[in-house]
Amino acid sequence: MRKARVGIRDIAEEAGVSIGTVSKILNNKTDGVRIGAETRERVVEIAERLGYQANPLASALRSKRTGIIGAVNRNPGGEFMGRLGQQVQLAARRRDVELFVGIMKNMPDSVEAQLSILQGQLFDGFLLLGDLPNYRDVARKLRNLNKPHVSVAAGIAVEVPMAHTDEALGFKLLLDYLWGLGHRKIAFMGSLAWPLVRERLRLFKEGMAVKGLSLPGEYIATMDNFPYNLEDFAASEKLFRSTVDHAKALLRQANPPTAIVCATDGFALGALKGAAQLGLRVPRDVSITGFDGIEGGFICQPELTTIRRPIEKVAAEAVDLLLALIDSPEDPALQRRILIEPELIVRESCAPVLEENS
Amino acid sequence: MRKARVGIRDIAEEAGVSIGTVSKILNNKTDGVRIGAETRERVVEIAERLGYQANPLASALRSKRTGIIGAVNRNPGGEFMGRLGQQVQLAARRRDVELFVGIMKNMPDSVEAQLSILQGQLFDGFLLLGDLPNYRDVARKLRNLNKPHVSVAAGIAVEVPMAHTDEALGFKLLLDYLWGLGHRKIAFMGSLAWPLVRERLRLFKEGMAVKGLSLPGEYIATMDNFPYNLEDFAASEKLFRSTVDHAKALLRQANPPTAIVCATDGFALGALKGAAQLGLRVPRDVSITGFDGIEGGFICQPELTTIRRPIEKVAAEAVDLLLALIDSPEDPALQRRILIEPELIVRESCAPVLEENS
DNA sequence: CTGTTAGCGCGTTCAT
DNA sequence: ATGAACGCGCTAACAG
Repeated sequence: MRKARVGIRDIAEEAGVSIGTVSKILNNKTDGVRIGAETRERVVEIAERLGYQANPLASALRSKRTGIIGAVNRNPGGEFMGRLGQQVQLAARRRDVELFVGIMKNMPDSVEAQLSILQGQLFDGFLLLGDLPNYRDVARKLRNLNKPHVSVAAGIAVEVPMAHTDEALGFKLLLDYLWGLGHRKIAFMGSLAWPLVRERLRLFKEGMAVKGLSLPGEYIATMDNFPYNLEDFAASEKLFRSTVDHAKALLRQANPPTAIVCATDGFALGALKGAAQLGLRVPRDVSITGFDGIEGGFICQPELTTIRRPIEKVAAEAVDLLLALIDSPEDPALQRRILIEPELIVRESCAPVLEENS
Repeated sequence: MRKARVGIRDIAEEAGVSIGTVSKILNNKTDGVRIGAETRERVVEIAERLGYQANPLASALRSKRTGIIGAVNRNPGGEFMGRLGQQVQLAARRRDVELFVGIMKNMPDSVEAQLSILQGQLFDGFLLLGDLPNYRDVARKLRNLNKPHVSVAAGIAVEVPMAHTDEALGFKLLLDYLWGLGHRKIAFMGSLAWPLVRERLRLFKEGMAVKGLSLPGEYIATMDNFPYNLEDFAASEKLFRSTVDHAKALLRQANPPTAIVCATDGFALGALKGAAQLGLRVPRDVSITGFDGIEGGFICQPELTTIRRPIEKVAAEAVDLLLALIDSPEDPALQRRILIEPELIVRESCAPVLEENS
């Protein structure tokens, strides 16, 4: 027979005060009322001695606050998205708030069913991690529930509030670098099934236009018939193999590009292998760039020159913003768009263009 | 002015029945009492029409059940652990239960502070993902709270209940394969800071002994002065670089091994690069094996021959077991150890040993 | 400064 | 077969 959980009234009785007083003390209520220092100490001491643990369910039911924030991750198993999830958790922990991440399928089965995660009163607010295909439904739902949310690393197209990398700057950094290396024939590769990639393609095109570089259709390789989501290694492998093939097709053209800008590091890794399979040497024969800054970028050979998204900063800003929103949901100043500067990481996959290829 | 959330009493009023009846109907209570079919239908219809959503906080407070399970992940950003987290979420979703994953730091700051995740009554049970350094404290705590837990992919050393890969079988598969290729001089590499790696080293030694192969100390490369946890890319990169160096040291010996069995795919990726930096060709000059079956294994060149842990199966079994435990916490039959068979994936990193090296 | 009261929204006895 | 009343454990408002 186990002893029942010790509750607020046990400690009230033990201390000879009322439960209301105990509640105030344990919650550090300082507004309006004040508690005698010695009473406070005694209560705190007794609470510790009895091993009191507030029942968060009961507190939340009453106060409409759980003190927990939720995050929705479409693809927690992906290298980038996995790290992003980890970083928001670490950021939350540094602020002493609990953060749990749930998964959201992105296949368009009943949107309602997908939203069950959000339904409960379990979370005070949400972080929406990465591209969510049904982003608008989710955002609307959350607004109806009066639960604030912040989109994180989800492209510029989402509404405020959001925290993201300044990807336009990223492409500028990248194209300036390639330009300086002498590259003029630059291709792009990625799957347009990702909204983020669509946006990056747009940014890439804009960057090319600014430099006055032409971009023939044969220099844009997209693989769009792949599921938006990779639920396991097998799906992931299929996409990778396809990426390799697309890279090869790109490089086997009569007038091949001297550089391939890949929409993500993942695609760049495929391009690296594709080039190798054709007997091409990177970066001597072709330069390849990534985008994101995942670990795969320094594991591969040659190591990848890429744009790193500073996810620690993005995550920290997003958590701070959400916390502020939970406190002041109506503050218009918080409806903002946070853009963090990315960083060019020069490693081994780019080189000056050779005379014979130019 | 927003309409208040629709509650159980709104629908009772609308249907002209009492809230008790509504509760029974919506919870499909069939024990003892029965409800008239037409009453039931009417109530259900009204509930749907009004868009009724039970307040999970209130239900849970009363019933002591949230219907949600929690998972604790030490390293959700790692490639393997990230996928594991994803797989348990998918498995839970298939069973229509919500699963949220929280992070647990593994540095020995106050154990109590780390356990806050577990404190609440928010979860009906827990999945403990991977090696937790303070596993015993966590398990004990959960037992005191009467919350069942299942350890997942955490090594054979943890107590029941647990679900894991049969790693002894994995090493047998691996060593049989290498033996068949003619390898007799086999080295091991990994960081003993991971409990899992310590166990794998033991398994490796046993497997070598069974084959009557000698294992000189110079054939065991360990890097133990690295943090148990990798919180970001930078830490991860440091460990990777160190792995590369250790592999090179291993291969530069006077009498180098013909094969290196790496404790995880991550170490094998480092070995691959180390060999390449020495001008060695894999698998011609040295064979390298991994363990886990992460995506990095087919992205690298040459692709990695490895033992795949079938995490989908491990995850599904773990979720089923936990769900059963939540229903029957005292059932001794559920205090079990589930071992799933791993699979040898032959790719490109192993070859028959050359005469000149044997 | 502290105690009392009234719920939060639901599930579950009982009694009918 | 259904309804009334109570309580889960706590916080908030107000009274003292």
